[in-house]
Amino acid sequence: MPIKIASWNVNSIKIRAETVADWLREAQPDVLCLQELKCEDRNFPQTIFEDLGYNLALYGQKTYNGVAILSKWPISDISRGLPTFADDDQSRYIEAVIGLPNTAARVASIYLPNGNPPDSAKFDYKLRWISALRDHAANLLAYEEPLILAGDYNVILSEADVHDPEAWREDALFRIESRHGLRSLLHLGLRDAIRLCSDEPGLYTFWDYQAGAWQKNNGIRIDHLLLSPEAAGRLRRAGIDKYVRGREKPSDHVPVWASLH
DNA sequence: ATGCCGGGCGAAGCCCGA
Repeated sequence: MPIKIASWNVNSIKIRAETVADWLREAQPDVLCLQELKCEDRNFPQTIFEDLGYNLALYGQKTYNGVAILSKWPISDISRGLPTFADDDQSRYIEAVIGLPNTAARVASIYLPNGNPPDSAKFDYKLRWISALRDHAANLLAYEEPLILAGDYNVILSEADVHDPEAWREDALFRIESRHGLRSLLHLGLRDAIRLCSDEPGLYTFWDYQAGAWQKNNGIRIDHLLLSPEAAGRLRRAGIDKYVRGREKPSDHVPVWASLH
């Protein structure tokens, strides 16, 4: 059963609802993980997505953060927040089981903290959050089932994933502590879907609104789909829908997707 | 070049993102 799953930081779902709906009609993913809703659940523009045939699992928040899972297949076992991070007051993690015709896949939508500046409590929060995510991922991997951890990780894994590495060297997204944190998830056995399909440099998912970053292709790759071995074994293709960044009123991130059979 | 854009909140200007 082929399934296409995508992740997209939309930078406000209320502003971006029509943009997201347009892309859903074009790309036809079975599952879309959203981040940075900046919206409480009761204000989520749900009918526009329900009309396109999607079920919704929401974990919103006013002004900041907020994550969701949209699925054409039934959604069950929804859980909100990382169970390994007690008292997190930010909506950054939602997980659910997607019921496919002959199997099921566990999916999470993740909005990992930015962490800048790196000498602040925000960076400490980022590192603690990654550590909690790793602990939870280790627990989920014990189920030995198709698992997709999708989201905005706010971590650049390697120099191939950033246009100007020196400019980002001391940024919280590229600091070695952040990279080690995300690598620790890979060391559990999770695989980066894009890197299973391509080793070419310059594959980016984010371009800053400022300083002509898009026009100069001054981008970074920080949105990732991490797959359990059971999901990675079914991977057929993965890609980044870069063209979306060139449209009117774009998010600064673009969708990243993978198709599994 | 760490606020150049863009969004939220709320009704001007500040907070935040990456």
